[in-house]
Amino acid sequence: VVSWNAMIAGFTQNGEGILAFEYFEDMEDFEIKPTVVTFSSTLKACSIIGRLEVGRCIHEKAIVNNFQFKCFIGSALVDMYCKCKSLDEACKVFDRLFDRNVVVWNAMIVGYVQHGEGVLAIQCFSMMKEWHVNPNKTTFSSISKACGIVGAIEQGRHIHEQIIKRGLELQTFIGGALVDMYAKCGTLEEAGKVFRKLPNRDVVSWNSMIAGYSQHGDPLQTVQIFENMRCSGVEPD
RNA sequence: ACUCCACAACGGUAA
Repeated sequence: VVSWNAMIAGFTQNGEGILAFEYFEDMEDFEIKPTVVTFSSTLKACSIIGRLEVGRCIHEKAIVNNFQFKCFIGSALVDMYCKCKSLDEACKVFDRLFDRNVVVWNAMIVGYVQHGEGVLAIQCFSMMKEWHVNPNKTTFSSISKACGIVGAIEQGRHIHEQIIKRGLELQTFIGGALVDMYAKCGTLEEAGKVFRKLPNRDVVSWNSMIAGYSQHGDPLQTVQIFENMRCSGVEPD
């Protein structure tokens, strides 16, 4: 069963949801008893495929095996329902989980963000703190994004402080998310301040700066940033 | 039986 799991995981990690799913089906045909690991990978395959009926079907099979309350399964289920555009079902699963680790919370927060529900994402983040679950890098990058989409600049600055306290500000994903958050809020000075501190300015953070200046700033400055980007050797996409 | 090990879930840009 470990080698079957490894095959399924290998495909999902490479974005090959359908192939992964086919291995799961073959496994059933050979009557090999799936484990928790099988289901977490297969649910991820469903997230990639994005087909709700398939995801529900795997959910039911996980229940038959009594795996539905395990953390790895819970987070995979929440993520699967979010990616299959059923925020409702994701919430249902989330509410029923009594064991909610940071990944489960993150999956829910990301789900809200992906559905444009920034306010709900921020509320979820507050609840997470009440439950004394420690946020991690994923939490911070997605909650920064939530602040950006709703223009919650004060809340965003507060998150930024927490990020600094943990020494995570200069991580590519976190710093990039902060740059984008400030850029979306139109506070370009703050965006630039974080941006200039970043040790790795990748194409994403450059793009956020360009998008921010083109929406809230001067067109000439926008072009200037683009030039700077080219000079720095980062390829525009 | 129990414990441990091998395979597993979430994140930033125009969209």
